[in-house]
Amino acid sequence: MANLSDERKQRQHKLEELRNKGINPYPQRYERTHSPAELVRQKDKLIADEVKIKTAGRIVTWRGHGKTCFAHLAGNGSQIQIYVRQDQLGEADYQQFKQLDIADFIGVEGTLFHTRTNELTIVVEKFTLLSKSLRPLPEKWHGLKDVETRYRQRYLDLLANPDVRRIFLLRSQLIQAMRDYLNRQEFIEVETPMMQPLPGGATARPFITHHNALDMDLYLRIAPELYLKRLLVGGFERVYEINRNFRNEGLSTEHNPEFTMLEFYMAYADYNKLMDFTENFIASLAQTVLGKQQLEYADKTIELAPPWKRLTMLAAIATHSSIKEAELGDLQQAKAVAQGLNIPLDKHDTWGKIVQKVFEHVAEPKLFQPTFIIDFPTEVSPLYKSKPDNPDFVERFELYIGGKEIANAFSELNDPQDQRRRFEAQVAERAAGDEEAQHLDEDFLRALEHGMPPTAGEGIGIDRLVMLFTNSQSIREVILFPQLRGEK
RNA sequence: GGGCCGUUAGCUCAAUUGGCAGAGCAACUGACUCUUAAUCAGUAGGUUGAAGGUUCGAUUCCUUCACGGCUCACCA
Repeated sequence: MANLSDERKQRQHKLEELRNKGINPYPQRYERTHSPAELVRQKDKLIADEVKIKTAGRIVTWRGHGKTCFAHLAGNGSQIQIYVRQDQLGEADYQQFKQLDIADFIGVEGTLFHTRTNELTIVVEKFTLLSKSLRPLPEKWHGLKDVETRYRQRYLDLLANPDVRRIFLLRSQLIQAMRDYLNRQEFIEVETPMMQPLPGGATARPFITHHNALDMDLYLRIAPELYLKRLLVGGFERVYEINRNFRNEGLSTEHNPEFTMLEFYMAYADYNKLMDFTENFIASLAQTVLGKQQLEYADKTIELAPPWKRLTMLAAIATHSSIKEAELGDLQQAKAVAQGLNIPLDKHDTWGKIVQKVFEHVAEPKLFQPTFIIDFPTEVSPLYKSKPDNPDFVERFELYIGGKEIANAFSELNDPQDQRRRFEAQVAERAAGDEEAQHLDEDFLRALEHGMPPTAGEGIGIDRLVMLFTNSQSIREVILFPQLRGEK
């Protein structure tokens, strides 16, 4: 990547010449009177009053005509044309100006006018080099398309592709809208450990690191869940955290090893209340960020206006396949169904796990319109409350939009004795060979024994939500620096 | 990890059946005082991802490797 192109040598030579002339190619600061965007917004008054303005930006286009030159300065997503004339600058300064390159940053002073073709333009009276660039920008017309370069050198992608810039602006606005919405509902934002002595709150393989001074292994968190619940014990009734989780799993168009999750907890609520909350929340986010409650995704329209469909997991299987609920009555039956669908099973798969696999195989990809899948097998949900009328299922929903799992929520288990039994079952599964079974967290049990109010909790995958909101088909398009294999 | 596809100038892309590796933009030199994909004339730019192999001759065919994309498995 770091090959010395001729152009780079030429620019380095120019840099030496500037230094030899006593010109600092990287000065400290430049006082602008206006950004390029402000010039556009305030142009009428600035032209009428013939205001002397100072602005700055990166040179992105260049059209020389002998003793005059047009160029565009870009900054923060806006551009302004500049018009440089030898009779304005004087011959020496004009010759100096002609030594500039596309990609250099300059500051300019002058006044605004409209060209013959009615483009807002600065007549430059003075210019100042603010930062010399040693490498060329991607080509102006075709832009930067190479996916690998786009991800590895995202700064070039952001400069060359306006749509990419828009995705990350929208991502920022979406997260801001989330905070605004939750704060209005009297949630408080908290931060809990990213490095945990036990990786809890989800089933996934963790990253392991080591603290030297404490001489102890720590895990990058796979979820903040168990810490947020401790805060419910501590008296906060509504908390949320927006932050990274880390899972040591495979990569795909929907999975990055580090990903951003909104996780929030609401005391005195159950999962039914959270479904109402969630459909209003996400529809409101769309209204705020996109100005409408419909998403265009993968050439289809997703309707976000509530209410959304609610289906039990078994009903979803029955709806999207020819498998009847009765055919999944026990472990043997479920195994037979899964084998009939060529779904690979592990030896230690429980009935609940198999039902979940069948669901993911036959129903999940078809859940394009927003759908809450409710009532998960207790065996795959060790941290959540059982249904009062059927202990085989827990009060849990997963939200599917556009065929993707977007959210996961529960009525949280707050019975410390039940929680201890569930942890012990997980420990037994781990002993039986399931690496992803959860650890017994004695400190968390102690907290529960102090008493946690009835609480509902939910996690929303922000990257996937941004994918939906920006019609992106890969999670790498919504993460600024997605994980890639090391460059050689 | 498996399968399929890709990697050619700074960028975007060509290259016939295996027969001299090209174009546009960017760059360099020159001309040009309202251009905007400026224009005109000229110049330079390549270990065709890497290493092997087949062949008189390989961007092209074969093998291995690297990186990327899609997909399957695992997961959210």
